[in-house]
Amino acid sequence: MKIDIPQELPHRRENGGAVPEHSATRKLPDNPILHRLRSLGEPGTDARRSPPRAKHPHDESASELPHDRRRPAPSADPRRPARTGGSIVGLELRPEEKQLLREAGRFRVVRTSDLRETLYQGKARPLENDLKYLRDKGLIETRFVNLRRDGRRRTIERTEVVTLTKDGRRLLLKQGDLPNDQRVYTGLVKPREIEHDSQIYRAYRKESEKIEKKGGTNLRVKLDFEIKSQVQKAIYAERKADPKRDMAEIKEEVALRLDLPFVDGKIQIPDARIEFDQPSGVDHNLDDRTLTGHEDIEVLTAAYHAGHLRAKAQAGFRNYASSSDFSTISSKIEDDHHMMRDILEL
DNA sequence: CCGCGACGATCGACAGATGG
DNA sequence: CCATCTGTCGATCGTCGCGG
Repeated sequence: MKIDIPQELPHRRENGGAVPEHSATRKLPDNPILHRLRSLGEPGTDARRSPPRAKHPHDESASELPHDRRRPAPSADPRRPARTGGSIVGLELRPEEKQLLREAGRFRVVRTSDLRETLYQGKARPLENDLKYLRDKGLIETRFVNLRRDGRRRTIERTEVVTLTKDGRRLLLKQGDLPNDQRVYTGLVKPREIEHDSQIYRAYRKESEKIEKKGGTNLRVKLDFEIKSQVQKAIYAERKADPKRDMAEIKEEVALRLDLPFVDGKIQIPDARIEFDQPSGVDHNLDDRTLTGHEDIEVLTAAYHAGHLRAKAQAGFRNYASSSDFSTISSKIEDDHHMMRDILEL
């Protein structure tokens, strides 16, 4: 088994740098409500409908800010975005507000309490003001979710999370300040995993700090959604090219190509991958072709099985766990603590 | 052109089995 | 007897092709 890097596969360009086909995507499961309705058995509502105009994000960015800097009047119903066909481009946002949109879009779901610490120096009032403003403009949605009671019976805690709306994504793409290969997500998906997903942002903050300390710049983040997408696409392409080829072999090669761990016959997909530019001469997971490095992060929860944990450990991810799950996880791997000596606390 | 279904893959939840 | 581990199932994500 060896591993020579498969020579130039056409795809390598995609992850190398250029933008994946649709940087901002055409298929976001947009509306969580529709999603919910569908799972309730409502026929005819398809959560995967794609916004027709999202195909060429840069076309839209061509439109400059109108001279009219007046903010559009709020819609009558605050919960309903002012769908005044593009008037949103006229909105002028303060740096903090833009940053807030960026974080929500990049991570799909972020806890407002985390934003308060990372963007607002712990001050609740300014954050509340901005949230209200953005919500009134139909750019974001906030909602309270119940946290899974980890251990046994514990009081049920609720936390507020924020997500982007489709209008919010459009504005974000336009007023950019985002790397063009940075995907932006809208709406809440996988309600059961909100707690887990919202922790990814925390892990990212911790890890990005370390990366920047080592000189990494221009950090980008890829969520598991995007990585999974790349994997599926690559596998599909390989199968199509050679239908009789062994699946295991294909998977292994795809894993190698995307630089993802292959453990127990499975491609390990991290919760998120941080990509960054790097000064030459640093060790790290340096990509041979470009001066781009990446670090994969994983958020462990108490629900993980031992075998699962083992796979994650062998994968070489940067593993994080919340303090509440920390003890549970530690006990699970107590026997072979050699396998994961570094779980970082969230 | 758009929506639906086929397929593959992963993860969480649940239940039965196992060990101290 | 209780706590933990393992196996299976369902839900959800993603891809693509087909048909109205």
